[in-house]
Amino acid sequence: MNHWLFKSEPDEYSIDDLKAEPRRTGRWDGIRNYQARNFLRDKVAVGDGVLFYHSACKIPAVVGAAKVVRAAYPDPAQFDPESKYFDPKATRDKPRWFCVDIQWQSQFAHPVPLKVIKQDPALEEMVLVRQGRLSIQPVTEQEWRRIEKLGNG
DNA sequence: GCCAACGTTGGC
DNA sequence: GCCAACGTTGGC
Repeated sequence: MNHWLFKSEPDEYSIDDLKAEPRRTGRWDGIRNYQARNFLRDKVAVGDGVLFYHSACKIPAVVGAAKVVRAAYPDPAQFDPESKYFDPKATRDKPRWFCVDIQWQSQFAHPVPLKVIKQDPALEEMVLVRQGRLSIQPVTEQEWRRIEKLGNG
């Protein structure tokens, strides 16, 4: 089982929105960045753990955990001319963008702010710290455990 | 809202 | 096939 960190702008889709979905399960769509797409399409698997991160907000932070319940399938929004995620170059035969389904697992007692993560020597190798702008990224098991400890400790 | 990092696109 | 322009992301 692998571990991941997924970023979302809480104004767009927060962890509370995920929790409010039927069966607490939502589609992780709208990814339009190739590095993120490749992780999503090629590596993210059912059962993998997901750290839910709130970005582009007042206090960017890891706020809880989810798990992958459906592996990659073509993001329907790319075919929808009405959608802001519409991509005229994507076809049903050759979809360009993918999505997965994730299920809410837990909310941290204390969100773990980016600021705290950046100051933690145990987390200095995190992709979140090393490469800022990537909305789907791998997390090591050690990093996962450390974040959970900070969030629930 | 600025702008830096990164990847893709497309003119030549 | 080089590389400048462009799009996306996201902290500040």
